[in-house]
Amino acid sequence: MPRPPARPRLTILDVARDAGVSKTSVSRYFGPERSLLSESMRTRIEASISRLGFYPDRIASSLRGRRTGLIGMLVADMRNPFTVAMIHGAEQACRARGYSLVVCNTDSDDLLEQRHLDVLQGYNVEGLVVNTRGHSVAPLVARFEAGLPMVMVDRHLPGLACDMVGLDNAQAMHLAMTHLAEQGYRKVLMVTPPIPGISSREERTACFESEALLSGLESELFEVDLDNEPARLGERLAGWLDEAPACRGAILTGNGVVNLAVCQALHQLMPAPLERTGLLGIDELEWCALVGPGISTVEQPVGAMGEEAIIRLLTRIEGDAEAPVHRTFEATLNVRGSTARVD
Amino acid sequence: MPRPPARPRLTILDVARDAGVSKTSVSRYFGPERSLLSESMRTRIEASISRLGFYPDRIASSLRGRRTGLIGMLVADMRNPFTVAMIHGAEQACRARGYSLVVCNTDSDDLLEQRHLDVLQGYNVEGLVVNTRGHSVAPLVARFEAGLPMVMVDRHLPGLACDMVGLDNAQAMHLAMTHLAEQGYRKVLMVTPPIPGISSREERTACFESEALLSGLESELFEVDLDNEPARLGERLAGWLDEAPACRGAILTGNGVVNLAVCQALHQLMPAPLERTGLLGIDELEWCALVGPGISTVEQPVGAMGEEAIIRLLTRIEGDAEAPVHRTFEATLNVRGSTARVD
DNA sequence: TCCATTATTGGAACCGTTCCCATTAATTTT
DNA sequence: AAAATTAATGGGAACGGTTCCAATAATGGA
Repeated sequence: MPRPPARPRLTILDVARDAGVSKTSVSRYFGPERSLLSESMRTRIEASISRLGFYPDRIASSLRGRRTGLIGMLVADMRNPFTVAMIHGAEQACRARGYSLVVCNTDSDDLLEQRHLDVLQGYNVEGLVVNTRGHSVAPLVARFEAGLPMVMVDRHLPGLACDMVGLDNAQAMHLAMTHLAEQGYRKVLMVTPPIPGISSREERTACFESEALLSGLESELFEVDLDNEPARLGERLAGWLDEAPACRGAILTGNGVVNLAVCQALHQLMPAPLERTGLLGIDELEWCALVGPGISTVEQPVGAMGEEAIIRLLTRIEGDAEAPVHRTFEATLNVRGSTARVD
Repeated sequence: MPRPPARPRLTILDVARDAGVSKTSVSRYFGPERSLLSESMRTRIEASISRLGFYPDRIASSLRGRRTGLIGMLVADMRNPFTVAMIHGAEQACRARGYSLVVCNTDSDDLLEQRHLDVLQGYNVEGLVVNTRGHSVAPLVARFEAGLPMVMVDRHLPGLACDMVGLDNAQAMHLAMTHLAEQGYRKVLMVTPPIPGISSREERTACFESEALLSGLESELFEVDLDNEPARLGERLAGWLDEAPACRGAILTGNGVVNLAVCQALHQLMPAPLERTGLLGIDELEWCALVGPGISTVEQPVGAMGEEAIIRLLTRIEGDAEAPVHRTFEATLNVRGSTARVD
């Protein structure tokens, strides 16, 4: 970053001079000590401020004042609609409370995550919302233990003993599997992104197995890394389309991204794949109702989760030092044609 | 924002003492004067930094140093996939050049836009990417004329004489309309979000009319405000589904958001609406291939546009004072079943 | 009327860095 | 060998605010 722009800045001192008061008084005009100012002083300062068009420099004020009003958010994949909705909820919650949200997208890259973390630290964020791969937790843990308040969303990272906001995965999977059983399906193929290290996926797949047992469903787990071996999904699904009708099979997708990938792969294999297999997606996406007979989904209250993450975080920032809280939200079911009754 | 957290910060002075050098030298260790340091000094400082776990305070450094490394982005609707892709492109471009992007979502609210603008100013962003409704341009113009570099994306705002990055709307509409004509359609209904004040929509609708004339297509424009009168769309489309087959009609949607709304409305009206009307959407969305026979789209190179916006902006920040540049990108056509040949 | 409070106001140090300038050591030039 | 550069380094002001504390004015009680 080369050459500086050299734009002269209007300072609190300019306002003070213009209003004929001390800079302390102008400082008080903003900030919590405002009530100390007399009526006349307040109007004088007010007038100068609007005449000059002054606005305070939050960066300078945070130096001595210690508060930046900045919340950092580290997300693994900004193009995931789930993440976007989460960001949106978090941003609204921040704004309503006078904070600003700085979002950093790691694109699931550990090195990038580290760099972003440094950047956010450098800007003295007051807290951090974390939603990453958790491949390299050590730097996060270090920051957390050094006193930086954090909240994890969707998943918790091993060794990071902070608050967490996520889905009640057991309830969600129960909802999904009982629905499939009720509709007459006999076998379920769960397609999930790579599981290791991501707690929400671990929980979902674990519950998948146990719920299958409870509901008397045959189960099969298919873990696929869409980034590195995109072809495998199509291959597996080609086989599945053959076996599914015979065994009354349904596919359960582990999140919105896989759900899309599965839809695309199925679509590529044959014209109307959902006549041969059931499909139930985790995460509600705006287009799910439009595809084929409509895709049934298990929906997370994402916006509310983003907001709750911020609420938790701000509570910590204000100094609450209770034991870490894990707050889960309930999923709801959207029944559509892709899980029509079979027999 | 109440009580401060009172976490003691490690400063450049601590490092200096630990390494037995002056704080100036430590300061030089980061920053452009690094080459002045001798080899031995560099290693000594390096050692202290990693021993103490020090990282510099960018906020403090921006105070005297004038550079925050922050770029602000003001967007109207963060949940619009077009916007998300744009943000993603911009963020990557920023990161690659050592800047950080702070995104503010206005939810198309003028008051909120004003507040966000104040916030961004307060953080001393070095430049601003603007993609808003343009309902209240005055504050933006004021900031721009006060010397804050800006770049508009997708649309240009009246009175704001800054760079602009957007789609070549004439080319895009030409592509769309000639395709529809070639496929045998006779009448096109263009559905667009509210036009006034948004240049890209004005251009698209104007070109729509002129291209219709050129291609010998009958044209009709339908402007709908989805937020405030969501029912009107369904009503109009119900009528359209009746007339379309007779007049070989196709719908052209003005952007991705309307495209979704149109799909939803059509879907609600009858099982296979795309057998009765053609449909061509502006903006490529990941699900377009999956709905019905596949929805044809006119695609914008969104990521590239976001990146270009940042490149333009940084050029201005470095001091380039040329006349404002308008840079447009070419659209491409994705042909799918929704614009199959009719006769 | 005098002293103790209370309500306002201002002065100056401080926050963590950068940057200007002075200083010292090393190297060249004459 | 003395003078002039050049290369490294450090000291302290400055950046634009906040905050502690002292100072002054106004109020109230005895």
